[in-house]
Amino acid sequence: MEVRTRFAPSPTGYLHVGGLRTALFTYAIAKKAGGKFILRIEDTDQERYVEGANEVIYRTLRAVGMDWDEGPDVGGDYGPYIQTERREIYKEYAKKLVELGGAYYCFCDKERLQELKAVQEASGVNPMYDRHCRSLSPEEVKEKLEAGVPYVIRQKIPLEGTTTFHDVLYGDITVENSTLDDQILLKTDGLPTYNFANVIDDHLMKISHVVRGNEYLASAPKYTLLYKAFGWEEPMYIHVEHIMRDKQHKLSKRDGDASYEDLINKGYLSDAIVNYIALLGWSPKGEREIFTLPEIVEEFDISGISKSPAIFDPLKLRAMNGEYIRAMTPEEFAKIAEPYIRKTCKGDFDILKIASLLQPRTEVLTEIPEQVDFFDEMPDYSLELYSNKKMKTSPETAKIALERALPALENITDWNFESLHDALFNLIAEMEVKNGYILWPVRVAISGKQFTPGGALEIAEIIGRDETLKRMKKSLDMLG
RNA sequence: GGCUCCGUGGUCAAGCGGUUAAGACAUCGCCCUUUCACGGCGGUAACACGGGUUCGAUUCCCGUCGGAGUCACCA
Repeated sequence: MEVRTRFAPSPTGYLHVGGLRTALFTYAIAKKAGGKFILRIEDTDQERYVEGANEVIYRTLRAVGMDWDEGPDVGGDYGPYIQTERREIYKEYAKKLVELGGAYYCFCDKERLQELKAVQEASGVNPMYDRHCRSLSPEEVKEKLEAGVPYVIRQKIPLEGTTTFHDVLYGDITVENSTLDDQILLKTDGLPTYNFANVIDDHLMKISHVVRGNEYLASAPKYTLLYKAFGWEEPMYIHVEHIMRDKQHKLSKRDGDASYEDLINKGYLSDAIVNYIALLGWSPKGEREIFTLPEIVEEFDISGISKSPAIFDPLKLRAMNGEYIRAMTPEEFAKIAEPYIRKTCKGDFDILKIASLLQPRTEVLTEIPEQVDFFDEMPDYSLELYSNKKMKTSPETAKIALERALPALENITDWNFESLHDALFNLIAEMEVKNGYILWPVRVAISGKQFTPGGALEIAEIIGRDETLKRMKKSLDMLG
């Protein structure tokens, strides 16, 4: 049988990393087996409709490279792939289910339901529908229907016995039918609830593996009952645990790094994000942990999916992002770094050179602007920067060093790294001092910063002869 | 609270009855070094607890504790 999996997000306006990870596992399972990956939009909740939300989903999935074989915008043999466009299908199957004895019409209004719930909660019972309409005679139903009384269709759960379903990760899970609610399948507005739509769609779309969040584990038995009532074969279930912010809280929108786009805005690379979340709740066979999407697919195995929640660790993502950055060619990196460099560095500098200094020191792109903010103009700085215990330098020794370094640099005619290196290292040899004795003060004198990407030579090369000498003189003035 | 699930270092995690209990991030130390990084080497650090089963439990079973999910005309 062909493997067909589906990612079925509801359009909320952004794609949560948990959802993205579910999509990733779903995609990997299909592609590993040479099957089809289907995108379906679950928009049956009209109140939550968000303008442009579908596009966010398309955009994100395409950005990470998870192309779908069937879906709203690409079509397919089992469409439509947007649930609100399938309303007639659900209605038809809901009626069929009533005929099959697996569901019934319910005319209870929301007021009655609310009261019922209040009473049940007050008496400490689990709130459940009291099956008020379950025993309505066909005549009564017909009468109300003809009178135009609003209705819903509810699932008729067996009163006794147990229901067992199988999850690839969790094995068999059995529950007492008495704990299951006669849930609503078709709402008053004629649209199905998720609980109904997912079953109908997964069956009609011939989905072989259902991958979804753990929040559906508790209602899975009810879906099993639905499949049974229709006489349909169930798909394989794979329920995946949540991604957490900490031990007790799910990663939520509030955290500011819960969605793919948040992460991109924070300076993370798409590939690194995908790689990282793949490893959150899934582990490959070997010890490698850097994988491109196709490599994840190749390595993917359902047995590697974890059954317990995973805490999202921004630090680990950072580290992995840094690894991706370092793995890029200098040209690639310069290209993505340039916009960030340009935020604080407008001058006419060799961007490729600056980028090459940045590349081994950058973990997230957003930390670039702060690193290069001294190229255009030297910041004010404290003379204390000249004091360095390890270098054995102080403002006093810096003055001596700079007084000697200045003429050495002034003598350079062809200003480049080599000539700079020769000039300063000859001086060091001549003075019989440690490298840092000269190099540290020079770096401070021309950068005004405690930490810089690159040392004295690299910076001097980039800012050029005039600017270097100008800054040296200014710093010498400061040192009195 | 009922039901269901989960429980290996700070974090992600390997492990599927016998291991010196991997690896990565973080952390600490050393080396490299003109700062910071990068890179290299090394250290600290874990089987929640209590009963079984077994010659032997991190691994299997039960209980306790801890955590999560769910109990909507949301998905």
